[in-house]
Amino acid sequence: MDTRPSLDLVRSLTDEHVLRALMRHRRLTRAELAAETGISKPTAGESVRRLTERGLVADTGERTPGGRGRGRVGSYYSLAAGVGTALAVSIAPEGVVAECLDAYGDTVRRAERPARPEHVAEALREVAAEVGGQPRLAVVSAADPVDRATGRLVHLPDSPFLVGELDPATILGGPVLVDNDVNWAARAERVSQGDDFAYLFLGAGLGCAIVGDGEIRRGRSGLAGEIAHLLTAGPDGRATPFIEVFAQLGLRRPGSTAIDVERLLAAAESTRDAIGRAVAGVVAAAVTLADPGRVIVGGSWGPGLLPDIRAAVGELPRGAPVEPATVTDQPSMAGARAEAVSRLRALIAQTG
Amino acid sequence: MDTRPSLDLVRSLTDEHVLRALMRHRRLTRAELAAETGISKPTAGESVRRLTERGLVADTGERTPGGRGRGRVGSYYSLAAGVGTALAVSIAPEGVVAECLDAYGDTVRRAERPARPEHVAEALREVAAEVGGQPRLAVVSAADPVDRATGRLVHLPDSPFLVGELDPATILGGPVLVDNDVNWAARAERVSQGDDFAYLFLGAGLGCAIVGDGEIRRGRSGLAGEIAHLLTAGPDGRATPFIEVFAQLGLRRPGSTAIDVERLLAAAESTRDAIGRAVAGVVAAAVTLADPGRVIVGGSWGPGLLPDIRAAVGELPRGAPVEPATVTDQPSMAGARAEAVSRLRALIAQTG
DNA sequence: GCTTCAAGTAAGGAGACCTGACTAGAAGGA
DNA sequence: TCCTTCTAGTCAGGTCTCCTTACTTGAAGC
Repeated sequence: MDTRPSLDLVRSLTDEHVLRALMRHRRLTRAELAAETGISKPTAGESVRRLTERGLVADTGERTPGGRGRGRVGSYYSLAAGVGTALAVSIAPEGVVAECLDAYGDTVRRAERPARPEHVAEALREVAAEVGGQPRLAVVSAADPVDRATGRLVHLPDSPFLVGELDPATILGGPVLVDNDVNWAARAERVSQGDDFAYLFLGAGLGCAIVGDGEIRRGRSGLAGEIAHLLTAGPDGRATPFIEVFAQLGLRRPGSTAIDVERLLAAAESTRDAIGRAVAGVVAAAVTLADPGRVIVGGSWGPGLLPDIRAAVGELPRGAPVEPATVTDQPSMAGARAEAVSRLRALIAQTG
Repeated sequence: MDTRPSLDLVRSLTDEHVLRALMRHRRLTRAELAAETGISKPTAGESVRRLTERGLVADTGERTPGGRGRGRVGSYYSLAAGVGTALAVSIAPEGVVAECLDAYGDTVRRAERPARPEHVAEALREVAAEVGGQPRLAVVSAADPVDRATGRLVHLPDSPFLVGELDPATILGGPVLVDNDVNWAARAERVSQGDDFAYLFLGAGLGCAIVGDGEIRRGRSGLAGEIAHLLTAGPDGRATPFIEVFAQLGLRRPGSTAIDVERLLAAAESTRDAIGRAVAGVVAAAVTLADPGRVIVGGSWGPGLLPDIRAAVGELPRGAPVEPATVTDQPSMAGARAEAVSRLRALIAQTG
């Protein structure tokens, strides 16, 4: 605890309240700020003066319309243009996407580029340059396991190898937070504070995110949820690594560890049964180890096999409600975006 | 965020700093307090005056010994007797133990009572009365699964049933935090901030605690780590619930789900192999889902089978260092004690 | 009995907040 | 046209916190 109490502390807290109110409401008069934050009118005015001087807040030039009442017109203030932006980036098999976001959460600019795995680094550089504007921080979603300490993409046995060793932090510069796409997708699903759930991503790759006490739990190296080798029930009843189940069912793409989603979705009833039981084994592991309130199933084939999964989970001694994911449109980008905005806001509020 | 900035805030922060310094050092003069907290001498003196008036701090009557220098003698202050105590309670098959702790972490009084499962409620009442002294809060360790929301002991299928439905909160009164013994044992093992590890408890019962980002992760209902039904490799290679492995090996006590530890420790090499592989399956699940930096093995037979467990974990595609528990003397009581003291300190520092 | 030196205390000042009264300035109505 | 009404914003006065600096207190050493 380095919070030596002082008057500086309360002043910076006041300024933070004002900034956060402006982030929520985009523009406010001094009087509205006072009402919104609970601070007195003179203090709110003084804070606006300080923040304007520091270049964080600016008079928009707009005035309160006469329609509101008949009193004196007020001046609207909002965050200054100079408070900066954040970058949200997605690195996926489909390509690389970069979005430049402001503190209100709006996408200011966007760049996209299809990219083969071997050209991802180059594409990343290009989209970052195209979006430009010197963002203050970046949040990156990658469809690969990510080392938590370094932010580098790593290769695990039997995970579909997308990009190779890649270090987004050195490419983008500045503070960069990298995590895998499943964790970001889970963040997009999060509804309330203190939520506990497991997010099962079942697509060409297999992943899982654990949300405990409202936060994504990444583990020591950031590899929590890399469930390819989790032991579960195989088609023959033997203890089998999860990813092996699909090999035994003949559902992996030739020459790759990726799952053949089309064939899987068209599979026979008995195959779907086997998959349901294998997934239920994974759910059992998540329930016993993490005790999620519910299990959310996403990915390209997971929601499609929901009935089979639910049936098998129903057989477990302890289960959890299984639900389909609600965010289906680029869920990992949605999560990365949310995190980027929240971190940008914190940066502005705390350091200017 | 309800922290409306005000001068009250900084004053209470100052007082909190002074109280925390007294908790660390037991007794300090005003001048030492100022040096320790970084607060100026006059402010430290003023805070002591306020806290003395509120009955939280008292002049011990001791004076600085002449040996220190030749200046004026100082008066030592310490926490007043009235700041209160906390209760740490352990409910285990061996009996019920209650300890009364002060804010320095010292055990002020202690009471113990062997108790058959059906008399635990009564024994709990008795030890609490014997220790007495109206504690401000209680922390309870129970050798049973605990419902996180209510603090009640619950019964899960196949867990060795110790006490039955019991609600320590109503028996003890006041704020009561209940959790199972494995989680408390894990807390006792925690070394540094932000640690990530899994604590495998392998004794008459089976349990696991997950520590992520330095905190024990209890999950939605508090049942995270109840691993009896986790699917792992059985002796015959089939996917088998963990607890069932011991049944198949003939190592459960007749008429109970508890494991016969003596027979297990005397078992043949092939049996130890099979147990090692089953535990490795549990480790694999913990590694894939929680990614602990290390796995700590405790309980009455876990450390004894460490070589077998390590051998089997070594075969996994992804493992983690497996270490024996370092706290072996009543680890769960040690954890409960630590939590009780930390909560008591927070209570004193924040509300008086 | 004088000096030394650390503990503790005034005194004075800066800065942050608040309340309540005041000014500024536009719209509405007689 | 002029007065009233009403709201935005500011000013004045007061409280409260902390800090720095200088002073007093009181025991130990010489």
